[in-house]
Amino acid sequence: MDDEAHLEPAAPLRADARRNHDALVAAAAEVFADLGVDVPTKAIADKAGVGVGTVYRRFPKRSDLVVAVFRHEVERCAAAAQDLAARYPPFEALARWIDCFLDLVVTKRGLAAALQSEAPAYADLRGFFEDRLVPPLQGLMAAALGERSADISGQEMWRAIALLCAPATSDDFARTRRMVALLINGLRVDGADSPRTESIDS
Amino acid sequence: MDDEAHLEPAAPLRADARRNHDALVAAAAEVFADLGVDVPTKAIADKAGVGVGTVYRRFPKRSDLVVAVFRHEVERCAAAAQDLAARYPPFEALARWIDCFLDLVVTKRGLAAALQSEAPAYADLRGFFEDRLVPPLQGLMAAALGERSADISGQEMWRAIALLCAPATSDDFARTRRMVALLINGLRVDGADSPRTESIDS
DNA sequence: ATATATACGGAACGATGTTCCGTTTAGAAA
DNA sequence: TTTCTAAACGGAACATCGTTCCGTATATAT
Repeated sequence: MDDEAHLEPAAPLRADARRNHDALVAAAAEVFADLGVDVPTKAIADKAGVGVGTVYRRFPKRSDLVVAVFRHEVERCAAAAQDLAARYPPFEALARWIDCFLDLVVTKRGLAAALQSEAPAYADLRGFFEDRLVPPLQGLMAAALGERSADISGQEMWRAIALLCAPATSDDFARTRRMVALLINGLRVDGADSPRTESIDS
Repeated sequence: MDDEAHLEPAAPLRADARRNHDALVAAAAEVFADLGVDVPTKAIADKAGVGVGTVYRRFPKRSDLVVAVFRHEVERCAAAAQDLAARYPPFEALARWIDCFLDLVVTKRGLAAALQSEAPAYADLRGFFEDRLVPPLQGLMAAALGERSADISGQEMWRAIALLCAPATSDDFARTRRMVALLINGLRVDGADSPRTESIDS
């Protein structure tokens, strides 16, 4: 959240710092793709040709680096919602958008898992994704479900989808997709399928 | 898988070893409840009053200890399937059984997450749970869905449920339950809700 | 009582995350 | 151009944790 052209200058980086920043993002992108986002910091530092201290100075938390690497893709996914809503019937637009999210997350090794991590280093990652992706999802859900307000919020639906993706790699895209499809399916009918409130008495 | 009364003797443990084994299971049960199943080995060793070496000698993999602690509960959950199937209409029996599983997993801090771990130390944990729980689930699903064979296998359904539980603690039982309910809901209608096969063209 | 296989404890090792600090350097000022 | 200093650097140092190893202790058979 501190790169790219922004509003407040707040002290521009020195030339070497800027270089290292860029080199780190590039190196991280490569290494994340090869080894996953949970790769040792040293590997990123080596790839970028800097010391680990520099990694931590520019990107104090791992999530900062992850966000820097994937920001554009996340925002592209968020933006796709409008197009899809305009082009397809509501429910299909929703399904297609979710597919779009799956593509994003499933092709980045360890990203979906990191999204679930409670480690301090990943603390802001979920927030970043939710800020960008939940609103579009919520919009699509509202359109698809109509006034019959969802049994589940956009936030919760997002969480559920992200959870189902957690172990996913490109290999088991199909499996993940089946599980998520089941979830979407569940939206089609009015909820309240589970009437029991007492506990099991076995 | 190496405790309790078994078939082959295969060298009975020495008295002190037996004592330590039992102390470790007891200590682990306590510590797991307090700190979660991913607690440092040292904490378990200290609680049991033994050295870490002893922990690893008796329980080479963390999953061995986890299984020893939760085996009974898992088997009770597995056994509940029959009772439920006899007592309730098929779909309600399924829903209730899943609730039973949620209770089991959600009240054990970190257990659901460990179920997803790919670390060698947890390698056999998923297998243990699946061996005991997938068959009952499959039975209940078959009864509920009838000949219209599920769009999703018992194995995959179990996996999906377990994934949705991953971050769950007693606190967010309700949230987890809503997500799982949505999943169950998805079973009610014939699948194939997502007709698209081409990619998004935005 | 003795012998020995069994078991014990915890030091040692390796991997990683994160911080700290002595050294280097970009870039402004003289 | 030279000088000066804040900014930045690199990597050693520290902390944590999993796992292994081995010298010591002991249960138990003889």
